[in-house]
Amino acid sequence: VPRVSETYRLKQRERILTAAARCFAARGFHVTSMDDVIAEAGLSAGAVYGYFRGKDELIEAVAGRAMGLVGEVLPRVTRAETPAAMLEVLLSLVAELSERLGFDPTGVAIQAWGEAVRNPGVHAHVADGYRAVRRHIAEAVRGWQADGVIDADADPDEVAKTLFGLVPGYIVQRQLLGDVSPDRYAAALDALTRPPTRRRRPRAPAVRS
Amino acid sequence: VPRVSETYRLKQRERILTAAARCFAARGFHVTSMDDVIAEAGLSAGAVYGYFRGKDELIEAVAGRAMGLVGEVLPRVTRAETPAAMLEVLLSLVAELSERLGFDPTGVAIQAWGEAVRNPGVHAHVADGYRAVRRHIAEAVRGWQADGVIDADADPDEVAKTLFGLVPGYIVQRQLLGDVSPDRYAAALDALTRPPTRRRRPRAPAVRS
Amino acid sequence: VPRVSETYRLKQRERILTAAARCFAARGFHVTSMDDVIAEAGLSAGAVYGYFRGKDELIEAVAGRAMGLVGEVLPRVTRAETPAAMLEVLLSLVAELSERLGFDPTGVAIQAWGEAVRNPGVHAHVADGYRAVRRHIAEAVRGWQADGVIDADADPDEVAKTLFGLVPGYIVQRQLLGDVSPDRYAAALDALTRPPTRRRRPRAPAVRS
Amino acid sequence: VPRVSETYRLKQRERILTAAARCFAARGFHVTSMDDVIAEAGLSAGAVYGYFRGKDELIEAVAGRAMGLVGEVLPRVTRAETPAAMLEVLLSLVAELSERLGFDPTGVAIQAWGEAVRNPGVHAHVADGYRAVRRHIAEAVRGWQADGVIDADADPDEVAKTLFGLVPGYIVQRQLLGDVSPDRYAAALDALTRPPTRRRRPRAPAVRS
DNA sequence: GATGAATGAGAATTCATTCAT
DNA sequence: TATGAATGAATTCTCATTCAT
Repeated sequence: VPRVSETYRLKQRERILTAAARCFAARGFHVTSMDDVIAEAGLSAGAVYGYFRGKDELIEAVAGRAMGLVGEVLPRVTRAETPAAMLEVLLSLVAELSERLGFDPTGVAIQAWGEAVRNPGVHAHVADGYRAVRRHIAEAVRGWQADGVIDADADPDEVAKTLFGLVPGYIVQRQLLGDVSPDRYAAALDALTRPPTRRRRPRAPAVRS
Repeated sequence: VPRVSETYRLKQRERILTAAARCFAARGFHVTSMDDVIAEAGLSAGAVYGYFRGKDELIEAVAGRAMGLVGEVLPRVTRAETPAAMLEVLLSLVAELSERLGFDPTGVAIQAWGEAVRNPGVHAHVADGYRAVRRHIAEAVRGWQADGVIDADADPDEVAKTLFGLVPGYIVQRQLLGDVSPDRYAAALDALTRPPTRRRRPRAPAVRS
Repeated sequence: VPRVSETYRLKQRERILTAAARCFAARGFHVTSMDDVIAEAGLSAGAVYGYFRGKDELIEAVAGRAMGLVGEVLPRVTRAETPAAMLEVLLSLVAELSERLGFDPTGVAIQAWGEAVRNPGVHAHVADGYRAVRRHIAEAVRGWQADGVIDADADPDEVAKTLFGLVPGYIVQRQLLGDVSPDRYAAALDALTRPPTRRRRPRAPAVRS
Repeated sequence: VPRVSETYRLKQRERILTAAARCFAARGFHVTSMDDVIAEAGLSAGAVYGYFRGKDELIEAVAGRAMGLVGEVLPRVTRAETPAAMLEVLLSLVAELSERLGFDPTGVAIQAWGEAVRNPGVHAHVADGYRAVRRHIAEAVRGWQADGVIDADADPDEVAKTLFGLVPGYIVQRQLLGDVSPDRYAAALDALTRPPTRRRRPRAPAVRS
């Protein structure tokens, strides 16, 4: 007969997960000590171990949580007119998530990539999540091909890989260089995919000068 | 008075660096123990500490080495006709490096991203290296704008960020999903940037204009 | 003002004690956790602590219980014709107890010996219990000396120590080798104490005299 | 190329083993902390772990060492005229060992019995050791049967079990009651096995009174 | 009385680093 | 220079015990 409601346990679990995610995003999985997580969660060691078997389980849960968000967000990313528009929606949603969650999922993601190389549990979460996103993008690509926006001869799966590839690139630049924004990043993709407007004046020194 | 030749010291240093890079790429900086590196190098603890002050210095040196390679390779990446061609050259050169070095620099890179978040030394290496690449790409973008291949109104630095962003995306997919290749990845970019051919419903070339 | 009957409390206490004894016999006092006992008793932590101050008290109570049984059994061990007969009765009664109790008192005893070395409470239970048994045996020895079954010159207390010493030896062999039985063990003592029959070379009855 | 001689490593190992045995005999395997052993050995944690994988390995090694001594001592226990003489030699040799070793093997033994119940490694050491001793005693029993000292109809293996059983009984009484000595314990066995001398005066009230 | 989540001190173990040889 | 035994601080995890419900 549980004296504490199931929702209470879930809230506590969430509290620990969020605390861990914040620590992991800031310092990485292995530099973060359990004491760091425990302090961030404002609990005792024993309490944390009452919800997670150990650090490994916590790492996997945090990675799974960050990846699981992709699945939540994905349905809202459909029906964009162009690849650039879709990219902007995707990147904006991630930024929006960050506030709702209390931690930066891109900070977790960048750590999870390194961890996935050697941790099968984390690898599964990341690989499954990213494959789902790529499938979703491939579907959109097929739509664009039908619309004549993209060359119908191209392999939609390969195009999806390349388009998807822009996302980790955005995350890396955001985390390490800090000089990217969803709209400018997407606008540049738009510029790349759009045929140039002023074809007559070749070698014009650019707009600014 | 050095007892052994300077070239011997350099060779030993290189040996340790390569051993460390292999370990770091396989298991990450913090899961790899100094004993792992020592065993991989086939030396003793004392010997390794005769060449590097400690693990931190080793991490920074390995990150610096992996990033320094970018600088070596960059001069050979100019003069490409299209963004897609440049991308393929860039990705192929990285693959080529791997064999020459004895370790996979993309494996080091994916770990370095996570480490750069909290390690200023590693951050400096990565940030400097990537800024250099982006500058290089921006230069090419300006060339393509002058050639009329890319819209002259676009900000070349932003376009460079987006183009560069494809590289981490390639690395992530290569390391975690293993289903990408430089030529197909570049071909997909080509398909995206090229105006669609032979389609019945040839739609307006783009949304704007 | 007790809310529940005293008999209920005693029954609960017994339940916990038996659960603890089972755990202690199987895993030892210190490898057994309170959670093990709690689970075996089918109660909650708080409930167990409502009956015992803590683990130490539980250990002492279990040791005391196992030793107290000796006292219960002892009166039934008198009046045997020979040492061997008495030994068989003693060992058989212990085996009988096991079923009545729900746990193996010899399993507890073997753990209690090790614990008694450093735990004064347990030491007192074991020492008192064993001294009582030895006194009882010494009494029987005096009877056998009076009957002429045992040399009257022997110190009955010393003979009692040696006879009693067979009991731990039986327990050790039963627990660790499993190839002893009360009747065969006692029969062998009988063979040792009985003068050899029908042998051609009947040798002097003993070295001395 | 080991810089330290193999004998040095063996001496260090012995040092740790003896320190551990002393701690284990005094407090038991599980109440003794690794810090206790480390302090007793006068080394650092890391040093101890350089010789033993962990506490379990140390426990097993100590148990194995204490049991292995039996094998060393056994050859010197043969050729006794009577069971009592053999018992005295056996118990005296154990006492002698204690000084040579720097720890009390009976103190380790009493702990090992409890541990053997749940630790297969320890169980193997104890079971093998004790079976060897019993085989040795059984051999002597066969000799005594041939000499006509013991009834030839008795099963020598069973007699060996009973005779061997006196040893744990001696250890328990020595450790917990402290009022036994090898010669008196053996003399009492002699009194039991010897036919009483003064048969004429049955029911004499005993020697003292 | 009963429950079980929370506490936190303590235990085992690891690992970067040093230093005598 | 090279070796590898030793160091000891830091880390992960457990578990006896408490207490609000």
